[in-house]
This record gives sequence, C-alpha cells and structure tokens, in this order.
Amino acid sequence: MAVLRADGLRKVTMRRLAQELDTGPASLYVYVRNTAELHAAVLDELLGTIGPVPAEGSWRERLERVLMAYTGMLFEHPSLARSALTAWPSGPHYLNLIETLLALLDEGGVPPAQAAWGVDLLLQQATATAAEHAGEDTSQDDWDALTGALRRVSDRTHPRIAALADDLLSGAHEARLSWRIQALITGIERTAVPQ
Amino acid sequence: MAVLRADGLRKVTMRRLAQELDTGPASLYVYVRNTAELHAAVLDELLGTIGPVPAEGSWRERLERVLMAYTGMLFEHPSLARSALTAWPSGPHYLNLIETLLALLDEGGVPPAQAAWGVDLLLQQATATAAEHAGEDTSQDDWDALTGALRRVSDRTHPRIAALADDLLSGAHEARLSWRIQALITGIERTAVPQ
DNA sequence: ACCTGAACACCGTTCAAGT
DNA sequence: ACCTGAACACCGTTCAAGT
Repeated sequence: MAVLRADGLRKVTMRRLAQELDTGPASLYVYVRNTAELHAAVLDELLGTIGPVPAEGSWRERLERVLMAYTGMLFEHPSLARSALTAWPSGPHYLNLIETLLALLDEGGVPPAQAAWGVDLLLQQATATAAEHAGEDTSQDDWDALTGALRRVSDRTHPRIAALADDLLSGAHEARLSWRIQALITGIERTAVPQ
Repeated sequence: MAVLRADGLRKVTMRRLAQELDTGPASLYVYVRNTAELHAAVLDELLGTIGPVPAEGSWRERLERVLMAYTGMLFEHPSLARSALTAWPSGPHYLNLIETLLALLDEGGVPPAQAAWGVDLLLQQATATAAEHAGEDTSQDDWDALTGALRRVSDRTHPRIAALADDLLSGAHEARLSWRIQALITGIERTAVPQ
C-alpha cells in the first residue's frame, strides 16, 4: 500500500499524505478508517525496518538491544511515537516483535504467564519513553521549569526531593533507558501473576 | 488562576477555555505560552484533588494506592492523560507527589539513587497506562484487530504467541495495573544505578 | 462502483489594531 | 500598557456529486 511513502513525511497527517499522493484527503478513507488506523499501518511498516539484532550476548543483553532498537526507531519518527501509545498496530512486523520478546523471556526462564504480561510492560515503557521526547521544542521549556522547581524546593517541606535533586536529574538518556529496561526485566522475572 | 475552570471541560483546548471565559483565544496567551503549558497547569491543579491516601498497610500497599489514585484521576480526564506524557507539570502538587513517592521508597529501604530514577519510571508507567486508554472510541477497534491477529497466528511461525495468546489477553485492567506496579517496585528495589 | 471536490467543524498561534 | 478581533495556517471527517 501507498502508506509506505508516509515514512518520509515529517508529520503523518491525512492531508499531507494525500497531497504526497496527488489527491484529496477524502480518498484515503477508502483504505483506512481513520487517522489511528493510518498511524498503526505506518508504524507496522517502520517496524519492518529494524531488522534482527545480533545473536551475541546473554538473553538480557539481546532483549535490551531489541527494545533499544525499537525505541530508537520511534525517536526518529517523533510524530508517530505519540500515537504509538494508543494506535496499536496489529500487522505482521508487530507480531514478530512480540514473538521475539516472548522467545527471549522464555530463554531466560521467565514463567510464561509473567512473560505475557511483561511484554506489554516492556513495549509500553519503550513507547512512552519515545513519546516523552517527541514533545518538539516545548518539552525543553518544561524540563527547565521542572529542574528549576526541583532545585528551589525547601528541605523543610520536601526533604527527600532536596536530598535527591541531583539524582533525580542525573544520567544520560541511554543510561537511564538501559537502567529502566533492566529494572523492568528483573521485576517481570520475580513478580507472579494473580492466581 | 482561571485555569481552574478548565477541569470541567470535556476537552481542554485554547478555544474552548477561551469561550468558557467569554473572550477570544488570544487572551489566554497572556497567562500561558502555549497549549503544553496550559495542560501542565491544569494537570497540577487536578493533582491537588487526589488528596492523601490512608496510612494503613505496608509501604508497598500505600505506594500502589497512591499510583492507582493518580492513574484513576487521569482516567477521568482522558484528553489530559495524553499530554501528561509530554507536558510535565512543575507546580506544587506535582512536587508533593514526587516527595510522597520518594518517602515511601525510602521507608521501604530502597537505596536513594534507585528511588530517584524509580519515581520517574513509576510515574511514566501510570501516565502511559492512562494515556493508552484515552484513545476514545477507536482504541476498541485497535484492540479487536490485535486480539484477532493474536488468535489467528500460526504456531509454526509464532509458536510463543500461539501458546500464550490467552495469557497475553487475560486479566482485568485493575489486576494488570496492580501487577505492573508491583513488578516495577521489585525491579527498582533490585537494580543498581550505574557507577 | 469507485473515487473525490468541496464543505463543515474544528484546532493553535500571531499580530495589528483598539481601549 | 494591557488586552483581543480577526486572520492565517493548519487539522479530521463526511457526503453529495461526479466519472
């Protein structure tokens, strides 16, 4: 489908894609029911560009690499990252990603029921991290406002924040993302599902 | 500020809020620089409506209760849940929430540096869960498409999905959210930050 | 039968003009 | 000095009319 060509668009909207295709926006509704469905289709297409990660290293390392690649792809398509949280793809590439994650957790000896719920959690976290940084120019201002507020806090009213301000703000993106993924995996490994 | 009145709006947009205030949309730019800043302000206001959670139970139980209350509040304001991921508030109520979470993790003996990075992870997860369900009517269709795709998968190409289809789809919202929070806490407890 | 032009109902943001 | 009407540049979606 022509959805392929949407990858190149800076912002994937009905009207821009239609223009790219030299037609009116109404024409797209023949192939797709609404914008959410369009985004899901483009997303699945992009998932196909990731490719398999190298098989070296432990299952944990490979799991982290897959999730990093997924997050990195979304980083490069900020306008899609935001909708990825709500517009779930159900195409072949998304299914392959789920299968890969389940296989790696199985290799690590994670009980199947926990792995099933864990995949959700891992993908949600990766998607949310990409979406957070998709806030274009304004998110920098928000960040500045928040760091300022954290540093100005009184240690009488907010003792923990005052003590930990540096820790709250420390760490490069990659280091934090890596830590998050490892914490998630450990939690998934050790938390039984109800019943 | 008049931002208070925005809570009642079904969708918080510049134009709707301006109409509510009997003026033109341009007037709001005196108080706020853009929509992200507006949403952050409304969000902080809403955070004030949560109120303190009962002090009974273990620190883990209380932590879960705080995060559930936060998620529940966002559930009731779907249009804000989506922007909550990118529009970070930096108001007093948000700072109180962070302080509360840090104090509970400290009570649980979680090393401070891990607690600091953990708060981020906990809030991100709660926000993302609320945002996921803010996809109005269309998310139901996405869900149907995904469940269909998962059940139709071949056990030759996707053995893990085929074996776990039921687990992938099982569980009520509350049970899954509760499991996620517990998994997160366990992961945060046990994962050291670099250096 | 299939496609789409044109219209409708929304948005955010800016800026010149008003008080 | 402070506020805002009106305009600009976008959106998604529908539906009647065209081929």
